[in-house]
Amino acid sequence: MGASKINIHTKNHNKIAKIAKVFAHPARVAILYYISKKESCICNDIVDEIGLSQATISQHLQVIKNAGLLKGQFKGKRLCYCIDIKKLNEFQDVMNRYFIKTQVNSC
Amino acid sequence: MGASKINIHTKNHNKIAKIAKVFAHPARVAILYYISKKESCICNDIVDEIGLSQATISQHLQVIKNAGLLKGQFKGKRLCYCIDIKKLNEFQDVMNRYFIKTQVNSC
DNA sequence: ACACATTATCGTAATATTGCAATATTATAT
DNA sequence: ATATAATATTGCAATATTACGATAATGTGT
Repeated sequence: MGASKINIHTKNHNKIAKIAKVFAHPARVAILYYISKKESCICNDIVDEIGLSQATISQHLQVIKNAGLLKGQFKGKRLCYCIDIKKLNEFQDVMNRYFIKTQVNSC
Repeated sequence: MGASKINIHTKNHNKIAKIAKVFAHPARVAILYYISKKESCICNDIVDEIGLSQATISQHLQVIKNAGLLKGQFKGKRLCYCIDIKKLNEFQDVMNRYFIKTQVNSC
């Protein structure tokens, strides 16, 4: 065994876990933060900033992108990523609803 | 190599990743939800409820406990876990602060 | 102290994630 | 069309996570 048994859990719980996974690595946390700080963002800049190889950064960007958190456009020669605020807010809502629900019967 | 390079990131970003990791597995999401629903919680009940082995549930509980989210007491013969609301709220705040910060320059 | 029930830990196997070098792809500008 | 720069993908190695059976440890009640 060893693989996650995602099929035994509810849709909502799997969704929460999926969202949390995006933020479960400091590199991705840092990348998202960096993108949010720059008006137009370029991958090579991130490589310099974060201190991981271009390949690794690109991989992390894919994870973030697959979660639907990024919109990308080419601006001149370079790729400009920006954070999809709608998706980010949705993520925040999902997490907060879970946090609030989980507060019942706490101590 | 393959191991996470946590040393190259900021303290705050590592903290966020650590918190998110707790919720990054559906079993842990489900366990926390279950504990919050029951007034007094017993591990064996969780095993029946979630559908994973006792050893696996115990492992997940350790992860949640190590994050500081659980308080445990013995009630009669059985261990009663409850969610530490203070810690949970702290986690929620950390995540929300990050969400809010990350909304700058989004699109 | 002893039996019983519950929870934790150990050992092991399978899968997933992380990271990088090398290579391929893509887009822009000339 | 070609050269150039930026980004994505591939292949591989190392580490981490997930899961479970077996066993150990812990606490309760008699």
